[in-house]
Amino acid sequence: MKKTIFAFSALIVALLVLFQLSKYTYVSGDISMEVIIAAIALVFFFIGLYINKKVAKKGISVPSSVDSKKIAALGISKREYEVLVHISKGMSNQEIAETLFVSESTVKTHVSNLLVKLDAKRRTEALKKAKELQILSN
Amino acid sequence: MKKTIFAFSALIVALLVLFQLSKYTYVSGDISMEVIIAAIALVFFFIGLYINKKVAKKGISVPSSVDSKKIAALGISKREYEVLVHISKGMSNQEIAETLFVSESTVKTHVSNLLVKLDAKRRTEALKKAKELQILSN
DNA sequence: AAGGTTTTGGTACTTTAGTATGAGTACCTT
DNA sequence: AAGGTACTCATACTAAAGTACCAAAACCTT
Repeated sequence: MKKTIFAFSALIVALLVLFQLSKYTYVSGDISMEVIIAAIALVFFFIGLYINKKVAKKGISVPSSVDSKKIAALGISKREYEVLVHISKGMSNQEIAETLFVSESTVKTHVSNLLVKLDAKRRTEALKKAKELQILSN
Repeated sequence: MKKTIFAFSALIVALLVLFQLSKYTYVSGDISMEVIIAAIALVFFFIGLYINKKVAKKGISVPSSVDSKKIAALGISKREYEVLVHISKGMSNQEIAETLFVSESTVKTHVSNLLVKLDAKRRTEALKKAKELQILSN
């Protein structure tokens, strides 16, 4: 929850600054009202983006052809599924780590969990099983 | 060609033995003619099997959905393709070696050649590329 | 029979993958 | 606020995978 608090605090501060700025502008008549409105619009735009991101984060985004219920049934998390998708693209743990902006250790942990959940001994076997379960599009 | 020569030699010997046996039977009247005929039929049946196997061996047996011309175009040999198919089943080199009755070294050699021919760094990448090239079904 | 390709396999390494364990932070639910 | 889950990351291994090079036998074609 810390991040959320910080983000909203920052936004509120930004808004206050903008309102103060707006007040000052009214006095000096230096900055046009349109700029203020545009700035406020921008802030709210980013608030919208942020909220949207928060909400979108809850679900696992998967192609329509795959069965997202099965993913949940297997206890595969959103991040683990992402790793699985990248494995199916033929990427190494190191490459996956770079594209997901995490360490290779983290990827290895996800892979290890995936292997258990898919009852596989190797990533290639995990791919085969995932496709059989229609968790990955062919 | 050695194997072929040995196999045919063995078959000819078997035939000669059968004919001799047939001669003996005629004298003794011990074994019925039907048995002789059945035996000869059996021998020719196996000759047929052998020839068929030889002929079938020439081509690469692949599912109808895959493009066998592309396999040839990539210079992938019959044995290499077999290994590729087993990789797509999620098998390890050791497991592939056991099912193909060869050593793990041999499998590694085939895999290494496959990676070069498919321009891949890993077996998972080889799978992805093979599917893109419609060399593997899915 | 000669020559090219395929298949086989070994040795000796280097590089990835995967396991086991522990642990801190973030997030969500109750 | 507490508890559970997800995500992150590290260390220290063990186990596969993959590379490089070489070499012999088998096979096919000419």
